Amino acid sequence: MRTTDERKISEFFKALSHPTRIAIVTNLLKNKKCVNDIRDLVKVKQPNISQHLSLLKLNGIVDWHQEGKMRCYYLKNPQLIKDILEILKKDEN
Amino acid sequence: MRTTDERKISEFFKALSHPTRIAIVTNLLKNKKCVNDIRDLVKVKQPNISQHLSLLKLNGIVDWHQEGKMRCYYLKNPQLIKDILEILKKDEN
DNA sequence: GTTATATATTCAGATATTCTAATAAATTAA
DNA sequence: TTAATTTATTAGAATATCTGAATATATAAC
Repeated sequence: MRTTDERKISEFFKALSHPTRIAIVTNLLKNKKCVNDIRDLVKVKQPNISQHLSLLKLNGIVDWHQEGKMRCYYLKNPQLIKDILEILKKDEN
Repeated sequence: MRTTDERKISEFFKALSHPTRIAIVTNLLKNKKCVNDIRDLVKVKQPNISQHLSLLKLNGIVDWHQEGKMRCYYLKNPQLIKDILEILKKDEN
């Protein structure tokens, strides 16, 4: 039996606990991208990319908007992601 | 096939992707604690606490030293944990 | 409408994680 | 050495996650 806070925080970490999702998120740091662009950059098959994207969306990390026939995904809070990754890089793990 | 960086970062997140481990880590933020103290604070059975602690140790998040018959666990880089949790709290999720 | 393109969903098998219960190991005190 | 205390390990069942393959859906262009 744990607090809501502990669960929310651990859910956030779990959402980022897969190398492919880290790759997606770091690619989105620069700018929004559509699914097939992400697929090409991350080099993972499209259905799998979509699966990871939907998990990231479910956890409030990304969102998307339609542009023509493409879905553009973007980080909902890029500064948050940037700050956390920055701290981790500094830690020199 | 992912980069070493992506794997390391996702491993770090995975280590923190469980509510019990978040509870452990936030309790250790204040000061080091022995296993049974953690058990009492986090309210999880001792073997399970030990399992989570060993995972946190494996991932370089905690370490321990012996004090009499007790093992005192502490955060290896408390500032890192503090900073990341601080950022998440600010984000008001 | 049809076609092509872009993306999402579903299913199933493989793998990983989690918890509990039981037990083992290590340390200290007597 | 024995007993008590503290912590770790193991095994097994339940659950969750991950991936690939196949398929479905949505949008735009024609």
